Amino acid sequence: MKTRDRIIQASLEMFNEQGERNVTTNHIAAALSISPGNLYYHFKNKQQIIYDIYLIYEKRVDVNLQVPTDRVLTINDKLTYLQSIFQGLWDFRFLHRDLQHLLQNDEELHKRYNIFFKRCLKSTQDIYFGLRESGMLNANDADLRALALNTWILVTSWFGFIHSNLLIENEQEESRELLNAGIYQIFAMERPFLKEEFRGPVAKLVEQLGLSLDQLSVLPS
Amino acid sequence: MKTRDRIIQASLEMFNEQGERNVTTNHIAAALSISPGNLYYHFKNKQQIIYDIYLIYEKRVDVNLQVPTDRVLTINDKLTYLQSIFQGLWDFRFLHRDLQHLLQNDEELHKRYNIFFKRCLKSTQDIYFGLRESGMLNANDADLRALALNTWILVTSWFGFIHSNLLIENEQEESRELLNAGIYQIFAMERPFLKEEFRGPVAKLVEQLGLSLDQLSVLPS
DNA sequence: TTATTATTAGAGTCATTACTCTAAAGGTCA
DNA sequence: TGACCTTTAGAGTAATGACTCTAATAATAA
Repeated sequence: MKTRDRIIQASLEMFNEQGERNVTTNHIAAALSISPGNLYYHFKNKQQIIYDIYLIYEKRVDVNLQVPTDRVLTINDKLTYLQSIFQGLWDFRFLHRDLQHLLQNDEELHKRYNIFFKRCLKSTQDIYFGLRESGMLNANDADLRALALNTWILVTSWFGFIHSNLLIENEQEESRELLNAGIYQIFAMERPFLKEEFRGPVAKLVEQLGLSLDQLSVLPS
Repeated sequence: MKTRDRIIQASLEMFNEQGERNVTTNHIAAALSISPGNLYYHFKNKQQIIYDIYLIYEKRVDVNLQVPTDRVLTINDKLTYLQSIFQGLWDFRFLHRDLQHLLQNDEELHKRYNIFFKRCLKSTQDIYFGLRESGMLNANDADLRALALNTWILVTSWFGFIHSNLLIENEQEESRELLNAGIYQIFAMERPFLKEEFRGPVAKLVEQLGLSLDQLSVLPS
């Protein structure tokens, strides 16, 4: 693999595990056993590394959120959306963790992220409108717009919440369960809008995920 | 005012406005026109300042979230809860903004925050259970537990979301509107669980707040 | 008044960190 | 082979930031 790509990969891993604030360019170089000079030959500065990682993330989310125009949406689509989005959030979790600071220090990134956010919110709304057209949801426009925004905030805050409130020894092992718990919470928010005849099937789907947050021992019951 | 209190007050203001990461102990001392030595006479280190600020925040939230045992809950109670909680979040907004990093660097704080979180989640659940007992909500236990958790995440992430996604020139002026928009989003999440006869009054209450996020021009419509 | 304690100033230290600079090594193509 | 471009090493720098130390000054008590 090219040195440039190795730097991006190592940075992403280290940022995710330790937080961007705690990872210096010297650390990254040391982890790869290359010199700082070498790192700065490939990247103008630390911001540039973050920006490049962000671009990969953005691309991935854009792909994941595409709304099919040739067919009608199903429950399974919704699940697929959530799974791929949560997986992306996990793989790039440092981004939302430190988002405010990253945006504050990089105007270019901030502008780009704002456009991205609007695009995502639009897609999320379109998905909900699509599900309503498929006859699954019972809700007016204002309901769905508020729902889309709440979904966005919940999803992007999920791993931050997890990290702050649940003490986790081995992040990697638990990630699948925590990810599913997040999906469960989103489904719980949508449930009251589901038409009666779809509640059974959706409940079954959620059950197959195997875990609700209720089963995590840290929460009051 | 005592120097110690002035340090806390100035720190809180600066942390909120610039982010904890961007405010050094030297900055704080300079802002107060005192020497760094003086600051360190009153506080062992920067963590200590943060910890002390956190204690004030925690106390305030605990008071705000108290559930009355001598009477039944009303819609107005819910509004009052949300208003006081959001106001607290605004006044201490740096805390949730940088929470992950703060907890990572202070085990004592992390432990204390975890206990606090559980207490808050319990209170939030109790409030929802109380509203159901008052005959306003139509939901089962699992619904309300999920709702309580989603409420907590939304509320604590609200200003972070605002800060990342809405470009704001003058924070102070806009805070009231943004705060109300947050309340609107929470009500939107609860609405489907409201019994028919309460939807009118609640809608009226929400209307009196004057603003939904729909009216903020940054969002797609 | 005098002894003692609390508070403050401010120069200074030590570690960290983003980033630079120069020179060397490696690869490629005529 | 040799000229040239790309990649790399690694020492070094300048700024920053959390924190320390000493001595001076106020406040208080005896």
